[in-house]
Amino acid sequence: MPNTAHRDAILFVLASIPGGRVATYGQIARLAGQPGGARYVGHLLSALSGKSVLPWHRVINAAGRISLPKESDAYLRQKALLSSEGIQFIGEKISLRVFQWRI
DNA sequence: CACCTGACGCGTA
DNA sequence: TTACGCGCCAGGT
Repeated sequence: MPNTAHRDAILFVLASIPGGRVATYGQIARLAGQPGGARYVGHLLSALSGKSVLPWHRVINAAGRISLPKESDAYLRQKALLSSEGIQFIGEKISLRVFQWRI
């Protein structure tokens, strides 16, 4: 059962992702001290859905892709936001250079 | 309690 | 490279 501390830890890590960089759901969960909680991160993000100042768009899956339906508006918004931060796409995938950052 | 559903991850084929 | 299976976690029926 995640309490507010678990949630806050994840949101803190999310807020610490620098512009121009991205992190995966799994990385965020691990950095928040919750290995294996990748799905929980996604769950929180879907709840935030826009109305937050947090950089939700800097979160992608381990395959280097946006975890939203390719034809959805949300997908296009996220891709546009990432592009505006200088993140390069190779087709649907994001170049590996922007993965893995240090706290 | 039993199932089902997700913005997930990883090993295998 | 794509496709599955299985494990993972939280919430909703």
